[in-house]
Amino acid sequence: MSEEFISIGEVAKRSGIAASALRYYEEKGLIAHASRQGQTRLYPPSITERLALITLGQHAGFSLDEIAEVLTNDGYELDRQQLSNKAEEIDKQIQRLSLMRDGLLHAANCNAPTHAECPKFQRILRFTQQQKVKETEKQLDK
Amino acid sequence: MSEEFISIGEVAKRSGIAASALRYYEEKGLIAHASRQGQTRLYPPSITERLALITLGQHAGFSLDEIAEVLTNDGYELDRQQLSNKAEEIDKQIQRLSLMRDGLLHAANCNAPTHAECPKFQRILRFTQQQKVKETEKQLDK
DNA sequence: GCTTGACCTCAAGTCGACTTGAACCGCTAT
DNA sequence: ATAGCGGTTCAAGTCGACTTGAGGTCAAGC
Repeated sequence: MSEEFISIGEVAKRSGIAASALRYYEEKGLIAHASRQGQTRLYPPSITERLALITLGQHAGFSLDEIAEVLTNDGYELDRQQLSNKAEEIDKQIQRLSLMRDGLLHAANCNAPTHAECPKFQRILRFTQQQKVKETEKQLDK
Repeated sequence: MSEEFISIGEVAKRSGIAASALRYYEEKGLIAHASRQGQTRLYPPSITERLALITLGQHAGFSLDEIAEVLTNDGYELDRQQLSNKAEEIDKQIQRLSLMRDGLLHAANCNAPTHAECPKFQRILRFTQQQKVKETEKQLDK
């Protein structure tokens, strides 16, 4: 039925991830060292699932290191607690983005002569600024 | 009553943006060349509004170049058409993130023995993968 | 038998958004 | 008058996630 092993090129085609990136992932420990036939790497077709998981994480805004933390080494099981934490982080980001989107839409339609005079937009700007200042202070604390 | 001009250090403190970053923004054309007193840059306190706008854009996931496109050179007026476009982009990103969040939460709670066997999670993974492959094909087209 | 194409390794380069370092200037407080 | 602070310039360094390039191996097809 389905092939037992596929080449790195085939994995690249199926996953949409460049071969060079796959080698990089291996080096980083995100995927297991592939079995070899001579020099050539051979992958089980199921590798694509783990790769999809990695891509998922990246789209969600996590670094490869963070993804590595969440992905256990064997198979592709996950730490459930970690997952909820990450989900919460994403939720916060969604909140932020929603604010931005509303701000932009409002700015696009608001007919105050300049945004300088639109109180709603001003509120958003002030909020943004406060966040930034707080963030910076946190950095200093360390 | 309020001061006419403030130093770069004061701007940094108020905006939460490092002085070095402010000089970088000037070089990039994101903020006007500050007026000088001798060598020293002097800013009108209102600069903080433009800076908040820049920070807002960054949080929304835009590069400095993209932000520069949207921000007109004078004052801090904006191109309204551009704004709606960006708002739409953000909305798409929110959709993506929502998908991820739901996926993660589901994975955290789902009691299929491994995520390999959870059809909902599988659907999300497949979707992620297809997106990635499409993206890659687009790259090749150019 | 020779080219072609897919694979390999290892080192170096890239990009964006800054930061850091060295070397210097000018004010003011001791 | 000198130390210290905050400003200045310019070049170089950093970080993450890869990509690119040089140089080499191996099997398949003409």
